Amino acid sequence: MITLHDKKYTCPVDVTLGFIGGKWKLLILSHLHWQEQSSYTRLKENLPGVSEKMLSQQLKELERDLLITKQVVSRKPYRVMYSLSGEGKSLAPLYEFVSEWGVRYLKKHGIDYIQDQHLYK
Amino acid sequence: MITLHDKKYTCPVDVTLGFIGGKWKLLILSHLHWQEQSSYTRLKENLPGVSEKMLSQQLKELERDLLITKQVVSRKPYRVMYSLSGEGKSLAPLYEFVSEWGVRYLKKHGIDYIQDQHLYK
DNA sequence: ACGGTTCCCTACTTTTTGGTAAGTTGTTGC
DNA sequence: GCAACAACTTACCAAAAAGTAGGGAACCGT
Repeated sequence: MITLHDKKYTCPVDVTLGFIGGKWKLLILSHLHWQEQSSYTRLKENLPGVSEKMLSQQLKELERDLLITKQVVSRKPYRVMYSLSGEGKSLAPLYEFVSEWGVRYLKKHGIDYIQDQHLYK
Repeated sequence: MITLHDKKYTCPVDVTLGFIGGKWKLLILSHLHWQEQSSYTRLKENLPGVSEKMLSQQLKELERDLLITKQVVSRKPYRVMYSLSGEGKSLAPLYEFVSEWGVRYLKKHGIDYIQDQHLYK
């Protein structure tokens, strides 16, 4: 058993899941992977179904865990940009693989995702 | 929006998450990845903290989703073996990557997982 | 015949997660 | 001055996921 930040993990896989688990995190991260950077509103528009509560909550956790970076672009009109940090980018193979696996699965089942979707590359 | 088996997905990443999401699935799958095959009891022993309810529930779903295979090894004394199916094996890079990322994270934070853990290679 | 083991299932409760809806601050544009 | 927009926060509620605790069938060894 591994103890980290007061939580218990059974193995390295479990540790990683602690960072990217949850309904929206991998979605947010891979969005930022394809888009490089994104504002709060853009993120919201590109993650169909996410509520603002969930979005800001998950963004806060991802920032706390150092997977993403939030930069305040301007203060007078308060504008913000989210992007992957170095740590977040180190998960890039995962975003790619998970996405490609999904695409392959859909193809195998005769669904052409390109026609239906509207965000990922 | 992608519809598959009466559920809605926003993108390919979401589709993949539909199969491997949840607290125990990736743990079960990667266990089977390292161990090749495992009995119910062995699985239980090697996933610290899993309840029998969760274990059999998740195994059932993984089998339904064709990621694992259950073979009845003997009937007189009822014995069973779980292993990855072809589909399950196609996720192998993911098990490897997620595990290695966890190991790297732990090392970076000065935790030597080999001493603490008891299952993954 | 009895305890132990394997391989589960089920009802119930708790915890966690997620959703709704509204409010807030500070802008810009008209 | 007022609506609109960006970037949130908060309180409250519902749903989903997970945990607890027990049962149960079939076998095996002694």
